Amino acid sequence: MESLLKGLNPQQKKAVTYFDSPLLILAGAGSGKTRVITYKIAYMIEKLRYKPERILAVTFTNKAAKEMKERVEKLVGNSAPVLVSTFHSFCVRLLRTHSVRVGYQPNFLILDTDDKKRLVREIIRDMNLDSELYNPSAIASVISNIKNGLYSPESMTTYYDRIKDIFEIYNKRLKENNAFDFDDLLIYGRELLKSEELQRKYSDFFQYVLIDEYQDTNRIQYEIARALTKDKGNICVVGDEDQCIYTWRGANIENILSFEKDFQNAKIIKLEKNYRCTKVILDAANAVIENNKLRKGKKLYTDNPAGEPIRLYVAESDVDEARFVSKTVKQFLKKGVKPADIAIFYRTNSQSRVVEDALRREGISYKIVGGLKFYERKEIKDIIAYLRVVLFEKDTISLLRILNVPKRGLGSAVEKKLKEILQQETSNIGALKLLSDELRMEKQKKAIEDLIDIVEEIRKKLYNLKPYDLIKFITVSIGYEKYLRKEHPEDWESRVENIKELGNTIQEFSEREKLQGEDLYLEFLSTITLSSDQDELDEEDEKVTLMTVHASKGLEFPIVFITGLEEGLFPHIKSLDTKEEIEEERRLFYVAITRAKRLLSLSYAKKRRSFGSYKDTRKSRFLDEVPTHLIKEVKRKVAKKESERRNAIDFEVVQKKKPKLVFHQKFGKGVVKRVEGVGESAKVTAFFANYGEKTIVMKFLKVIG
DNA sequence: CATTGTTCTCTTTTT
DNA sequence: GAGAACAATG
Repeated sequence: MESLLKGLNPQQKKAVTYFDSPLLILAGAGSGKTRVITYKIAYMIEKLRYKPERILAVTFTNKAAKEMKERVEKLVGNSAPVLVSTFHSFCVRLLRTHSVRVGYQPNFLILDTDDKKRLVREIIRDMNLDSELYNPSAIASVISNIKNGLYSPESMTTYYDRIKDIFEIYNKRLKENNAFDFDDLLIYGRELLKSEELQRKYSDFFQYVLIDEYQDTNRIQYEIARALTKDKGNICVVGDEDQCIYTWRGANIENILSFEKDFQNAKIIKLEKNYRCTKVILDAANAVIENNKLRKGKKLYTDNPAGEPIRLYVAESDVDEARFVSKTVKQFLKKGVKPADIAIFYRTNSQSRVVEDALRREGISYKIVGGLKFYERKEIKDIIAYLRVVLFEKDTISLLRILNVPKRGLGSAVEKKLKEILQQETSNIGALKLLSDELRMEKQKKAIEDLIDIVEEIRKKLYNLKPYDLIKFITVSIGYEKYLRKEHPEDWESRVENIKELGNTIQEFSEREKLQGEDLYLEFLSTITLSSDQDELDEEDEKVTLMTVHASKGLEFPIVFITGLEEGLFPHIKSLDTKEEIEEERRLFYVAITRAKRLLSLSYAKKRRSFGSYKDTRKSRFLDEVPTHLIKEVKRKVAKKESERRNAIDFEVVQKKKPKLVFHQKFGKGVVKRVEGVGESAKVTAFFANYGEKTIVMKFLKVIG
């Protein structure tokens, strides 16, 4: 342990070994935060002899949780079953044991975004509301915001006069389905901890609580953390207000700004030394974030070398931009860079498509983090809906989903009838039976009876078929492949593959967790609705990574491309209204920049396809915030021969953007003659009107032209 | 009454 | 360029 501490700087060491009072670690980007957290856990186990299972570490994503767990295990050996989880999965655990206290059966169901939207759409339709105004996605997010305490239903009635009714019906429907949505997990989790008995039980149990990405916790999460450590001060939170990018989800920057007030005798330790980025990259990041007003204000520094200048490419179109990225990636790969060392970022998921096409054309293999998640694909959700109908007697959302999928001649009329029945009869199978009694057309009656048979067959086979075979059985018995061939002639094969993959995944999960039958599927379903990354299982590292900027938080890559730096895209059009929103976009850009260790490439396209048509764009205001002397512009090589033009589009660094005018405290305005090196330590020779030619380090100059 | 074909809208970020 | 609402067909 002592030797471990040797590798840390004084602040880091202090952060690891401090246990006297609640601790806030303000950890700048790349300041060795993860290292500090893992060492701190190791320190507790080895030095303070805390029981690993009584240490709770909360992270933001399941992926981060998994990584942290692995890193801790690497330090102290496999014998460290530290409880690492997200707030959401922690609450699921709590609720599995105590849900009855808040009026839910323990085998509850968790709705994902898609289920939620379907349910909302249904309610809006049932209420005969104007679907133009009452758009399900918008309403779904309003519901979320209300639940997170961002505002009350009443305050929304100016826009949506029926929102309160929708909200109430929605909650009622969840309850009837014995289901929680994501927000409910936290709300009811906190509710449980309000009971003094449980609060005491859990706060006694946990010897220490660690919370990562504290800047992105919301009020409810804060209250949960507080309940778990009440009066004991055994808490450490780690965050960086400059990286708060989830306020739209209720993340409350206040949590971090007022930590000292909330926790008595709180200690604050700042980590401001960056070990990740080159000077050039860090200079750019600092310059960008300085434009934000709402911050505590800290400035990162680094001992790393200046490194290469930031590259900028101005593309003719989104396709051209993607081609630039893929060609440049290919050049790097040729030079021996590992694919896993390269990442491509974008603001919105929809941007991935063009990039993917370009990468495929170059034969570069890639993986996408996030995006259309595996478990959100239609074919997967269809098959899972059958499983859910079997497992959750009251899951009417899934029941309605499978009613006519695949098509079995049961349309909207039957659906309506079924909904009526469901008002009385809460069990899925019961409702189906009543429905078949009511129907008069033989064909439909038969269809319902077949469906009932299938569901019951699946139930019987839950235990005696292996998971893979059960999925296969579902697929075959409902004739799903035939349905896919017909509905998706283009890509039915890959969809079939996905279903097989699902079978394999459950199979593996079953073997790993040593579960089977109902327990297995219950556990599996709640795990996948909470897991964001589909590639948890395939650890193929020989791939370039594509992801949104949001998904990149907490990660680092030697080479990073940030694409689509255009007004209305990054910053996003929906975040231009208020100063706060723009600052959040800027933090997002800051996060993106600071992921890069060695080389950063920025780009934007002069026109971009957004629906079917091209739209002209303007470059992002954020680009102007990156000091020009840190940037080198890349242009397309003009091919001389016709054959070259057709096949080999190449890109080269042609023009170096030099500062032309600088300002110095004492000398005033100066005209630049020469620049040597890059970044803060670059030497600039300039001519000053009253002082003549001087050579000055960039650090003391301000670029003004 | 269900299915098929057609027009129209919509896209931020995620547990 | 997808998915849902709407209209025409079987």
